[in-house]
Parts: sequence; C-alpha cells; structure tokens
Amino acid sequence: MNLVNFQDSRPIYEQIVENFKIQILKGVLQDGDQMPSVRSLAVELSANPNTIQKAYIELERQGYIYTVKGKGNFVRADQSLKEAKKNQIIADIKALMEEAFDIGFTKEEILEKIVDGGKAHD
Amino acid sequence: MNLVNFQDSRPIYEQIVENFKIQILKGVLQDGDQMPSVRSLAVELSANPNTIQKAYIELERQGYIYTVKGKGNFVRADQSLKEAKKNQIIADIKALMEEAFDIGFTKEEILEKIVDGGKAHD
DNA sequence: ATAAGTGTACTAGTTCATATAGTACACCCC
DNA sequence: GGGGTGTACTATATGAACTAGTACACTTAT
Repeated sequence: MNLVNFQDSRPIYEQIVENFKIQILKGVLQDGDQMPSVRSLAVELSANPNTIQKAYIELERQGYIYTVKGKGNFVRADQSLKEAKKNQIIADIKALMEEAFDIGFTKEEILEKIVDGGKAHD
Repeated sequence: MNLVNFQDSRPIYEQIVENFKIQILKGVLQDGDQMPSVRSLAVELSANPNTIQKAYIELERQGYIYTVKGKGNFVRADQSLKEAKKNQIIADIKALMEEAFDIGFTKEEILEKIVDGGKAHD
C-alpha cells in the first residue's frame, strides 16, 4: 500500500493520516502494533521527518495512536473508534442526501440507485 | 444568502462557485438570469474583482454560466446539469458506503440508519 | 557508561496557492 | 462620448505546506 501520492494535491501529512486511519480501522494495523519511526518513515517516503511527525501528532490527537517517549508510536484500536467512524460516515451520507433533496431528488430515487449499485461486504 | 464566509478556511472563490452552483441547481437562479457583474459583486462582498472573476471562470468551465463580452455573465440552467449533479451525489454516497463496508458495516445496517434519519423533500 | 534507537522542540528558509492592488484594453448599449 | 460590461496583465502580500538542520530527552541493549 502506498501511503502518499505526490501527484495528489492534498498535503502529504494529510494523506498519511488518512491512510493510517484506514489501515487501523480495517484491522490491518492492530491494537498495540508499533508504528514506523518518524525517521524511518521519512526515509521510506522520501519526505521530511517533520512532516511525518505532524501526521503522527494528528493521529494521536484523533486517538488512533499513542506515543511512548524513547520507544515509539503505537496503534490504539478500540471499538469506539470504529463506532465514531461509522457515525461520521452516516452523517456524511445524510448530508449528501439533503443536498440531493434540494435539487429535487426523492428519497426513493436515491435508495433505488444506491441499493442496486452498492456491492456487499466480501 | 451569504455567498462567502471569511471564517471558512476554504478559498473565497471556491465558496462563491459552490454557492452559485447550489442556487442554480435549486432553481433560485434560472436559465438566462444575469449574474452580478464582477465589479459589483466585488464591492458587495468586500473582495477583489480578480477573485470574483476567478470564480466566474470556474463556473463557466463547469457549464453553469456563460459570458457575453461587454454585457455580462448569464446563468445556463439546463436539465443535464441537474442530472450530472445527481449522478455525482450518487457516486459520492456509494464511495462512502464502500468505506463503511471496509470497516465492517453491512449494507442493511447503513440503509436502516439513513432511511430513518433522512427527511424527505418539503 | 556508551551507543543507537526513539520522540520532541526549535529556528530558518523555500515554494506555492490565495488574495489584493492597480492599470489597461476591448466590447456593448444608451 | 460615457458608463456599463468582461478580459488581461504585472506586482505584491500573506499563509500553509514542506524542507533543512540542529539540539535535547528518553529507552533499550551492550
């Protein structure tokens, strides 16, 4: 998995945050797993250590990892994180539906289209 | 309706584009309606004419308005715009659903939550 | 104790998008 | 002509993002 795409207009640190969040939520990275060190990840991604640190600070602020000074950063993956993410997605979908209502979409119309196309979980 | 919010981190021209798109899609602004002139809107919003022009160029690029040199900018609101916007919203919702599937959400769970909460068109 | 690894905290500088300021020109209509 | 319109420049300022470099404190292993 590529953590950053330099063609992407989004800031590097933001891409790193986003991709680690996905890996943690998916369970690829599990509770207690050690994160790559700031320095090693900087080398791996050809980025600056400061940029990685900024991403880690944000991940810690959002509760996805925790820091042990002198040891490293570690994944904190509890169920509440998944719940929070689920609620956020629901809220986002509802916001989009409101937008659709505003331009004349009916609820039935929307549901029909998304039920058909959305593929189920593997 | 306030076209821009200076507290918002998003660029001014982007907010202007977004808000005019909404007004056009909602039908508040109708086909053939004249847009405020670059200069007058700049005064009204306490912004720079260049910033307004940038927004108008983007709106024209996306097909929401057209320009007549020496006369002004005018709304182009045909049905295809609404259809395109609808399709985009459906695609966005589907993308969010995929994200939800990845973290263990089932389709039934999602549908249940959004059907309950989503309020219908007035 | 030393060394190598880790996070943390600075300062300084570059680059780029955004926005402003000002000017100039071409077009349309009265 | 005069006043409205869009268009096209140049120049400048500001802030976010990023890079570069340095320094220090902590942990672990030797």
